[in-house]
Amino acid sequence: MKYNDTIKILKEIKLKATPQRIAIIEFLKENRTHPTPRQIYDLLKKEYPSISLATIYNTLSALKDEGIIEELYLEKDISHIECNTTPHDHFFCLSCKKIFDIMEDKYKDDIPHTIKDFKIISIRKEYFGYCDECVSKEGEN
Amino acid sequence: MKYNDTIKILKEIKLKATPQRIAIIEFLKENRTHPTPRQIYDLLKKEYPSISLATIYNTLSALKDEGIIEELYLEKDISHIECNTTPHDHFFCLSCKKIFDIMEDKYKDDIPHTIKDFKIISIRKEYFGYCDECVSKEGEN
DNA sequence: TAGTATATAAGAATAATTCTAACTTGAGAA
DNA sequence: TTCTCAAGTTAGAATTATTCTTATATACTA
Ligand SMILES: [Mn+2]
Ligand SMILES: [Mn+2]
Ligand SMILES: [Zn+2]
Ligand SMILES: [Zn+2]
Repeated sequence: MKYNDTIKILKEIKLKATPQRIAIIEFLKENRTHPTPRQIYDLLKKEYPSISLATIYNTLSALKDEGIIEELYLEKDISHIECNTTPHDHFFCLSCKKIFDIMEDKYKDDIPHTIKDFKIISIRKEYFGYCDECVSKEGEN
Repeated sequence: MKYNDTIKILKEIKLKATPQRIAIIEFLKENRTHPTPRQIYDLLKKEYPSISLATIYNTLSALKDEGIIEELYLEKDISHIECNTTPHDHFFCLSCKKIFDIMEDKYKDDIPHTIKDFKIISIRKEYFGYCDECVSKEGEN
């Protein structure tokens, strides 16, 4: 039973283990490309033709509430799902819009707990620019 | 003529100096609270009852294209206008949703130009948590 | 001051997300 | 295993931010 751990996750957060939820979680496990809800929907629709966008949103919302996933806002009007809750940075390509994970050792130590009396819960660092592939394409012109 | 420099800005980027555009730029000059397009609209409506949201969006889009302002995406579905193009960080309060500027000296030196062959254009760092005011309110309970 | 390219306003269109309500189902109880 | 029902799903409507369309208005140049 390859879904055992997924079902365990759902049990832990007291959500019924429906085929739709299992499919969403399985998909997120295999897919670390920061997909959008719409992309998840379009892909799962092949397996579950009747799946509803509302179910995608509902499930993602529940997983987010439980801290199992996060949401990234790098572009206007588009949210990307982050399945890797280990602290890390992102590089966003302004040309192809791809999001790359940037792992840095620094997260081992220098996370401050406060700044100016503000209580810090999390930190995000985002690099914007052009990925190597887009840089070479540009060079061809 | 207090609007002289605003008109100069518009001339430089070859946009007609309409009262609406002047009002938007003057508003942004005085208001460094990262307002949303809707907030700008609601406030300018008092002075220009017939102003259109489309004009706000058009003007902001033009100013952004010229690098005069930037746009921040910290919350789902909400864009905030950044009028201060000097590099700096942000603290976003998860409770009151206010955005605070965080100025750090580090921007004087350590901005890398590349990471893993990616060409970096800009960097953003965001702190999420609870501002001092919300922390004290919470303490009252 | 007139001619014209550009800008504005109002509302329609679009797109992401959320809501609603009727139908369905997973999972515990018997 | 079957029954029961709280919880979940779906389709489509509603909402909200943003963009588009187009008729009208206006800033700027000569
Ligand atoms: Mn990531
Ligand atoms: Mn700022
Ligand atoms: Zn790219
Ligand atoms: Zn606060």
